[in-house]
Amino acid sequence: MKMEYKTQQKLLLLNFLKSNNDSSFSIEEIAERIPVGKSTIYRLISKLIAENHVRKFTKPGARGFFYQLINCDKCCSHLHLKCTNCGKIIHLNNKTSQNILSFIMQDNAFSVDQNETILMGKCSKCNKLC
Amino acid sequence: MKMEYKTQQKLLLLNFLKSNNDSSFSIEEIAERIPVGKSTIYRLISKLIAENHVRKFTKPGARGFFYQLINCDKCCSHLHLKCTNCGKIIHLNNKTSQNILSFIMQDNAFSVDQNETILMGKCSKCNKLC
DNA sequence: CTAGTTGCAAAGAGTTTGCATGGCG
DNA sequence: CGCCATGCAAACTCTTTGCAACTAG
Repeated sequence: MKMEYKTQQKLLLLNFLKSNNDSSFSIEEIAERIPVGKSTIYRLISKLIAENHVRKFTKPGARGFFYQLINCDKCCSHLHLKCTNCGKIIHLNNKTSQNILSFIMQDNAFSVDQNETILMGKCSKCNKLC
Repeated sequence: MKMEYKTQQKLLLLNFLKSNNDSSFSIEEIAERIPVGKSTIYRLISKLIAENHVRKFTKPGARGFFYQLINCDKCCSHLHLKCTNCGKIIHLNNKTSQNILSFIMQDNAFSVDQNETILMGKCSKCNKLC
């Protein structure tokens, strides 16, 4: 059986993600900000994704993937909106989220995973501009 | 100003995507099925994405991206659900979709783009199995 | 004929892996 | 001390680009 070690690199990565849990980063960007090798970051992030602590997604226009800590205490109970223009992430309120989920469950017996789902569109500001 | 040519390769790609608009493919898979060079497929697909005729997305677990024709006549008016387990895409009915969109618009003045959005979760079959 | 398009091969970018070294317990 | 984790470099995969040949109009 395997034994997990508590390493400096794990702590650095988690602290960085926690103190920036409102933003997302590419591997490149993480590597620039903490003194941890890229391959290690890839390996640690993979685990965090598997454990559902980190969300992996793409930004339209940008290459590669971006990663963001899932703040389960706060964010497990609602859906997220993302502006395709400015990138802003908006937290939908819990009640509306639950309504949407139950609609979909009733219509299709489909259970939406709130951590995996991001609704794409335009925020109020960008709507006015475009 | 630029003049667009009607080429054999464009027709091949569009015909292929149209006759398989219920499925998604990687560039690799497309190249295996039609006699068009990969770089050409990349270039044509990029245009189709920019023109909003093709949707680009990732499959959890798989590498790279997948592409699928947006059937605007049929699919502009509703949201899509995707099972993270079996990959099945479910078309939410129009009325429920519009309800969800107006909820979100009321709460946050956020206009969801139905072509860009896919709600992730588990379909009824996979829900029972897992 | 002219200008846009194609396909190849090479270059780039992002990600994974093998292996020797180093650190946790 | 033993085993897991790290970092480097090499290997891989996916995507983009330069360029000569080709083709639609």
